Amino acid sequence: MSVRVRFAPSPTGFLHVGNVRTALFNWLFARRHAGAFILRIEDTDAARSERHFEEALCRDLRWLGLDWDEGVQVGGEHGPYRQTDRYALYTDQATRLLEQGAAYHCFCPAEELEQERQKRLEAGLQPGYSGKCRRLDPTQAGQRVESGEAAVLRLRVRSGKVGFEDLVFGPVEFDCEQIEDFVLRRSDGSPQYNFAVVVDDIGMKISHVIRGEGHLSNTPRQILVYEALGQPPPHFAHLSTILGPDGAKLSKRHGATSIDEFREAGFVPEALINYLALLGWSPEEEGREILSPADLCREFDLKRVNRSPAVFDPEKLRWVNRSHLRARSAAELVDLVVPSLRRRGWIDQVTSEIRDWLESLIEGLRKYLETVEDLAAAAEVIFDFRPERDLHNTQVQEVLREDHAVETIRAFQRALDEETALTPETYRAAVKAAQKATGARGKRLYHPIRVALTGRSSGPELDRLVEIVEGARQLPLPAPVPPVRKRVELVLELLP
RNA sequence: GGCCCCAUCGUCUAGGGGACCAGGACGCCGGCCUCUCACGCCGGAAACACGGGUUCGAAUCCCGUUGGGGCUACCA
Repeated sequence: MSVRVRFAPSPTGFLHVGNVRTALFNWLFARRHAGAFILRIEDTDAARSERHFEEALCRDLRWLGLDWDEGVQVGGEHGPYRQTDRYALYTDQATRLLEQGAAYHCFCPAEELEQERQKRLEAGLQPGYSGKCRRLDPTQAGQRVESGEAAVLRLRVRSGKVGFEDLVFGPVEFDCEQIEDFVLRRSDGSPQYNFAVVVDDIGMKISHVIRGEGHLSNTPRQILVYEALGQPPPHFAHLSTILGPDGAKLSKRHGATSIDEFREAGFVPEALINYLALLGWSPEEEGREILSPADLCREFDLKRVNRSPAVFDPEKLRWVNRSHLRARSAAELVDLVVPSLRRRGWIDQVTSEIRDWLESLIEGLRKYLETVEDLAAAAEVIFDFRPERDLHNTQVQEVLREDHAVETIRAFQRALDEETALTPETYRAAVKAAQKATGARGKRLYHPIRVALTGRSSGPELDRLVEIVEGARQLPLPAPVPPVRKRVELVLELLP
């Protein structure tokens, strides 16, 4: 039997970490078994569903590299793939169940049922539906519906047990006594979730339903629908919940959880995928943590999925991101960082000279970084030279208070005087001259020079820094990057 | 309330009767490297929720307790 899985989000918000993990495991399972990954939109909740969320969902999934073989935006032979476009299908099946007597009309008003529910709950009784309309004569019920009376369609739930073998949780069994005659179709004609899902999964020939653990208790209901429809249920695999640091289900109040936020914060898709895969799954080879999407597709196995809920750890995500960032070439990193640099107003047009220069800049900065945004922020040392602001920093002040610190900078400046463009050689010669003049060496030599060049007490290696700064001389940047001599001059002006 | 699920370092996890006084990773702490912050390298602290069984032997199997989560909707 061929593997067909689906990811079926509701377009009621942006794609978030929990959903992506579900999408990812479906996708990995499909890729691993050369099956099909289907994207279905569950938009039967008219009040909360919005089309722009659907588009954002698709965009984010694509950005992550989770491509789908059938579904919204790509089509396929088992469509339509949006539930609101499938109402005729639900009606057909509902009619069938009604005719077979597997389902019946219920005329009880929602408010009345709700009151009843509350009363039972307060009395410590089971809150289910009483089954009041269950014994109504079908012909009479039909006439009432015919005459325009509002009615929902309920499934006539059988007695006995419903069991299934969950691919993650193992054997699970429910007693039908616990399941009321639930609604299949609302009085406005729209399908209820448990019904629509089953009709769709049958229609789309889904072989494995892989979804959040929250649906574990819905599964027996759905199996009952399969039975009523005379279809064999698919395999089920439920995935544990992702929690926030406080142990509650991960949500917005825990900070960034939506994919677009992570993208903007400078995370790369392969890192997000990698980290999320490790949340609840582990590769067979112990200790391997950095895995490419291709590795994951090759190795993913539902048997190795953990049952217990996992806490989302942004710190570890950052570490994973750094590892993947390192694997990207400088040229790729340029593409990633350019938007951030633009946003900061540091660059504008990217000519081929600027590209080359950015590559060298990134080489100098890359090992500091966990995210693309960090990379952009680190470039501040180059683009945003403001000694009048930075010299007040305590650590910088400490450097300047050292004996001969200012003298060293002066000597360094004098050694630069006659030069036009600084090369690595002339730079080193200037450093040497400063050393000779004041006798400072090591820390006491390089720290003041660093301050003179950046206004700061920390940053990239000085050799590289000089090369980057001097390399910017002729570039058409929105604001000029002051060359070494200019920097030293400005710093000295501010010193006593 | 009823039903279902879960429980190994702070966090993600390995483990599924003897290989475990529990291994790896993130984070944390210390050291080395070094002009600085990082990176890198080396080292360290840190866990089987609790109580009963079963067994020669339990992190591992069973029962209970506690704690967390889910379902019990004309939400998905």
